[in-house]
Amino acid sequence: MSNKVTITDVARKAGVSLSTVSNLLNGRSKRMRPSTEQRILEAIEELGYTPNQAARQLKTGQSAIIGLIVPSVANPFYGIFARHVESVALKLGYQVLLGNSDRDPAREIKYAEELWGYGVRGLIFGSSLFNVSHFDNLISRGLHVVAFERPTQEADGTRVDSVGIDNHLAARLATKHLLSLGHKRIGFLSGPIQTVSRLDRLSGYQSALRDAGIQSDPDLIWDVSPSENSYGDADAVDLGRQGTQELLSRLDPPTAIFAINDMFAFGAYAGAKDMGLQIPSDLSIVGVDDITLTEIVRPSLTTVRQPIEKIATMAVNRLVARLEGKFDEQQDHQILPPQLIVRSSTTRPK
Amino acid sequence: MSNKVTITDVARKAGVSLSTVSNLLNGRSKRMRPSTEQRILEAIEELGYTPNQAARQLKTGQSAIIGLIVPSVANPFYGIFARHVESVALKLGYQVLLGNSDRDPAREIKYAEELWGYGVRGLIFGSSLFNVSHFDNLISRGLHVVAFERPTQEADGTRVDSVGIDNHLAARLATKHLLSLGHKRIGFLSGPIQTVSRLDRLSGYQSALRDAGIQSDPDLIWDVSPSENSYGDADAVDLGRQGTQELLSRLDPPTAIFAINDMFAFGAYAGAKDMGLQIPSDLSIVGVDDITLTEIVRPSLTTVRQPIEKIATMAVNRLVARLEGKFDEQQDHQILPPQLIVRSSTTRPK
DNA sequence: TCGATTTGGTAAAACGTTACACCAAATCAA
DNA sequence: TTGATTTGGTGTAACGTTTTACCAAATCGA
Repeated sequence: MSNKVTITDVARKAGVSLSTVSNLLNGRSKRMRPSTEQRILEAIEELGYTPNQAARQLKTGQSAIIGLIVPSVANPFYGIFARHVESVALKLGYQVLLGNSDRDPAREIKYAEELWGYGVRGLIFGSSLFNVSHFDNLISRGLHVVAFERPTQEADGTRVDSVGIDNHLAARLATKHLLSLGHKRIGFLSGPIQTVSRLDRLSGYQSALRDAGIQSDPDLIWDVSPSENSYGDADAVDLGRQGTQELLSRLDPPTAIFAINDMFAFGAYAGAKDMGLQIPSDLSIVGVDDITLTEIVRPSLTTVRQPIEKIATMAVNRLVARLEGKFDEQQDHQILPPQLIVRSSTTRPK
Repeated sequence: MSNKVTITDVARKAGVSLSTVSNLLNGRSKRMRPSTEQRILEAIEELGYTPNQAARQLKTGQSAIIGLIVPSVANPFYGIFARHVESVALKLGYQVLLGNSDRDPAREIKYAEELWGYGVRGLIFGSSLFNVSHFDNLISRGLHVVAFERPTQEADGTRVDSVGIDNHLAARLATKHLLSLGHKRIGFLSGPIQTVSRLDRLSGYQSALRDAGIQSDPDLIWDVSPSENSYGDADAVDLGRQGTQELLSRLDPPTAIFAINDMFAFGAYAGAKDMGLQIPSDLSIVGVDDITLTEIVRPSLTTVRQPIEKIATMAVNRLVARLEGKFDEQQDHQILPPQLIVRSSTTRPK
């Protein structure tokens, strides 16, 4: 078995030109005798020929790879998301090149440019920073972008699609659930807040409080500055723990906490235990995402579900439709409803 | 800004031939005037040139991509591992193409062949199936493989390197810890057992029992057949829960459980609670991996730590050394010691 | 029968880069 | 001064594929 089997080898074996082999491989076999087609297919199988993607890419200018940039697959939410993206993409004939950015714009653009060099012309992107102008150059060259963690912003121009949940509503659902249980002192626990999705969640939290005639109290809001370009995606549990300890050490501590995502909520579990409190009897906790383990931890976590698989599926389908020229409409913006999942981490305050 | 900037554009702008630009880019600039080098670097920056990787790959026969095949990044162990692999690989100038295989050999070989088509010549591989002969064809063509979840097997031939922990010892540590607490009825909880690492762990469990003069009881061992080529990597928590319920429903149930990994252990937590038992007072539980959350769940999980970051680093370094011809020795096999981490999920039996 | 159309192919240029062979001019050493 | 060596480049073939233009033979229709 030779190291290299090229289209020329196949052609020679089948007794046709290499153009004929290429025609068969690329859907131009209408003008081909069945016997010719058969000979070629047999030669392909016998020789174990697979096309050299680099040669394809060089000629066509693009490759069957899409890029996926997430903050960190070490966070289960993104690991699960990446898994679904890959699954859908493979069914559509695309490989996925994954990048972990920790929401650092410099890393994001470096990835995007490297991916461009590999012929990647479509990118699924989830960091929810405000400004994606670092992608403008690549977008103007033809890069297609689908953002999944934040709705498209005005500043994005007309060339970024998005799929995601209504983060404002997610936070409203969580906060209203706590209010309906009778909580008046509701903490908001977050990592660095300067991302679109997190600010939308803060806004939803505050709007639900306002609706209930409660003034938002800064002492009930915990977030930290980004440290070394880290938004807390890789150390969410530790941050959640620390933030909960600090909230509970304040003068008029919360009786409930809305955590920015499930990993922060798990950290809140630990923080509360560290402070000698029981969940939910002393402190109710709500998260966002509904990742694996929310049902298993004790008490099981009340959370707001993101339909991860559906978001991934929609993002991939949108991107591939753009790449294959099957979707030429203006910027597309799909918002899915979040869903409150009440489990055992919330109860009435004492 | 034009869509395409090629080496020819850079050469024209710098007033040199394209060979000169290539020489600079590829470390052959000894014979170059500093002023020529400067002109070229300025042209590269002004034009925003990045090399077309497909063209490079076509000419060189390889690309700066390594493949990583794991069962599923939806499982945090592999998500964390993938994250570390990427981090190290990027520092060495390589991108990572990730594939999720669910340990299905057909999927594994399909991935490997597709990766080959993208110029991937090195693969980090973690599924711990016995037989990797499906890679033989690619290996004989020059593919380098580093396995990270199982030691190299006889049948692998001489061309598969490996990095990982001593799984036999990991299980011995866990089981001896439980024995030292006084447990005599120790369950073994696993998904489908026909992988090298899982059988090694079973063997370690059984050997520790033998050392303590205890006969291994089949009624204390729970595993299931692979279903639809699934080894339980994506649904470990559910399987762990189910398996624990079944073990606890038997005639002479265990007072302690050694779970094949932490996700199964978390499932065991749920299963025990389902059966009305308290952990650890009614049932002690030990896992393997020490993933994120083992310290946070309550009770915090006693587990056997895999040094994930170190394994990832060693695997990448070995693979890159092979790819760059800096390591020509025979098959390399690095075993790292596991470490027992005692937390709160284990105590003496009632 | 003859011109138009269809069938079933083929040849060749191009994609962007690498690396080898080569060259002219300058420098060095005898 | 002459031959050898070094410097600082350059030209070009090749990588494997795609796609376009083209062609000869067969078929069709008047």
